[in-house]
Amino acid sequence: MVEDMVPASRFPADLTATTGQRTAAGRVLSVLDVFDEDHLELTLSEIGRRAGLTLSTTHRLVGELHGWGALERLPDGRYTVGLRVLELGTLEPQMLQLRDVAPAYLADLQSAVDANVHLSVRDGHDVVYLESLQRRSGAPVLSRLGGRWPLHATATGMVLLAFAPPGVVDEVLASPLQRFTERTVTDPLVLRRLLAEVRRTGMSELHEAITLGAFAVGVPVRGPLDRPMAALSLTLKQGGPVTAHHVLPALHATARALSRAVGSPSEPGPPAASGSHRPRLA
Amino acid sequence: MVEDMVPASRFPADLTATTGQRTAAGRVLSVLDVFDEDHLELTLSEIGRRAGLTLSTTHRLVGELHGWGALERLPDGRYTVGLRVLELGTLEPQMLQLRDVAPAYLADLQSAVDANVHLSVRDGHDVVYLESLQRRSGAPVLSRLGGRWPLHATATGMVLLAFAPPGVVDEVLASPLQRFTERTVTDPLVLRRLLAEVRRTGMSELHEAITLGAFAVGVPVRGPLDRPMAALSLTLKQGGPVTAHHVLPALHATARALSRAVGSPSEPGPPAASGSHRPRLA
DNA sequence: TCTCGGCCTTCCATGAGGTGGAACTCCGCC
DNA sequence: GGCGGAGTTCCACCTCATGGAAGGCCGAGA
Repeated sequence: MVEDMVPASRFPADLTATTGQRTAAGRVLSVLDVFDEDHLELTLSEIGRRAGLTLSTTHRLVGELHGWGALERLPDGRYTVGLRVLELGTLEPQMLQLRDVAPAYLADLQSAVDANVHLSVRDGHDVVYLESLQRRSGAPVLSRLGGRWPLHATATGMVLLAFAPPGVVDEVLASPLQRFTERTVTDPLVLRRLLAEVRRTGMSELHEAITLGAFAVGVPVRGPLDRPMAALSLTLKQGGPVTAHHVLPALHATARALSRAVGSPSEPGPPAASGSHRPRLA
Repeated sequence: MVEDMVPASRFPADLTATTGQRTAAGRVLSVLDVFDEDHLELTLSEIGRRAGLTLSTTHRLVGELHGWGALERLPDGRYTVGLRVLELGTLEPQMLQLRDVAPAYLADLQSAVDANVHLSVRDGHDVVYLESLQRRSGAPVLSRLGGRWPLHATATGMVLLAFAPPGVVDEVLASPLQRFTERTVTDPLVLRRLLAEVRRTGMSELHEAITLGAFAVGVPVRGPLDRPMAALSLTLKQGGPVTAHHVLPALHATARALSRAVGSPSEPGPPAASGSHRPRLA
């Protein structure tokens, strides 16, 4: 299916050398780079080919990565990403701050409005899902925890872009903007207008930008500095009985609850102990 | 607080050289190793000191890792783990298979019995949480997504150990077994008896093994080969009105539902399309 | 204002150690 | 039995990672 939608590299193409080839560290990273959604399990030779390394080098690097726990070895000898990477990834600070408090709120939201729920942050020119809840009934939406999507094509992305530093907006709008459906907005001028609209209304609304038959509504989640640090969105069936107006109150309420839990000053009174940002112990 | 409970290295101490020192790849990994729950944000110099590298080497390696996205740079110049690592970690196959289907079931379970819910898999001699839901009211329990704990001290760990290859059991019982409370069982002979009990009854029950005032009940989640691939547990207040007997039916039901969703043969009829193991698109 | 210390960055000569070709084994398949 | 592909080990060459040194920056303290 859609192959190239996940950007291969988050940096200008000609800088690929930075990570790809020359250096030893680059070679290590290129081994890790080899794994993606469509290549979850690879043989040693496949890793070597995809990473552009000789077999003996691959053998040694993969051995070290396996020893460390970055790669797992399956019974059939193939390699996959190891749990050690997942473990390390959960140390990502935004993850830590939101992940412990978010699930309960998101579950509430989902049970209130039967829709897909996404919690995302911005990473460079992409949006990354911290949490995504699929609705149990009805049509699922294309997404995945940790999944990476262009900012301009997602409701959360547009919210995060609207409140991002101006430099980021310029960079994103100057770069080639991927089109997913005929309704994906890729015109920089139109996007600028939409972003201003998002800033004015405090919400974003995208129709069939990635998936035909679905539309999404997004709102910001504000952090301790009152700056939008994440975004929350609902994805609903296009043309169905439920419109943005129906879900906006619940969406806003959940976003505010999350903001409060994370310690946003504009949402009065953090609920629990304020010192540590992760709940501990009994 | 408890510092050394997360094992520094998952491999014999004298093999630290494998990852720690000599090789270039080892140096890269040692930089990543520097981050843990108590060291989420570090300066370049701190990274260098903790990794045992000179500043110039650290500078170059951190620069490459940052360029790749493995490390993030905060406004104040310090470094943290980057979202790219989280993204990569979610490719871990067990993660992928369970994470998309699990949340809904776990949320149901949690709303049925107001307790902490954990979904874990075994990684070497440890248990790693794939998913953990904190109960909203009442005493939380010490845990974290991606958190790593000894097998013998957790309910899910005991289930996973009980159904692990005999070699693993021998290794674990031969290694030093960490004690968290006076009720943590660390006697290999007693543990062997308990493991047999777990195999016989299909459930584990641990009382105050890590946290005083809490007990946990665990059951296996079976995968496509009908082999336990994960474990599900509930953590409850010790001495409270709710005992293991009260929650076992719900716990078993959820575990079976998960097994079915993942395609266990003993649970009839997978619910959806069986080909791909991750739900896609609308 | 000047000094000191800590942190970050850049540069470069040296030699440690990463690299990749070759040789070998172990499959499964024709 | 022969063949092709995958994985593993070994080793001589020479790349390229290393770490010392030097310089810039900032904040604290005198």
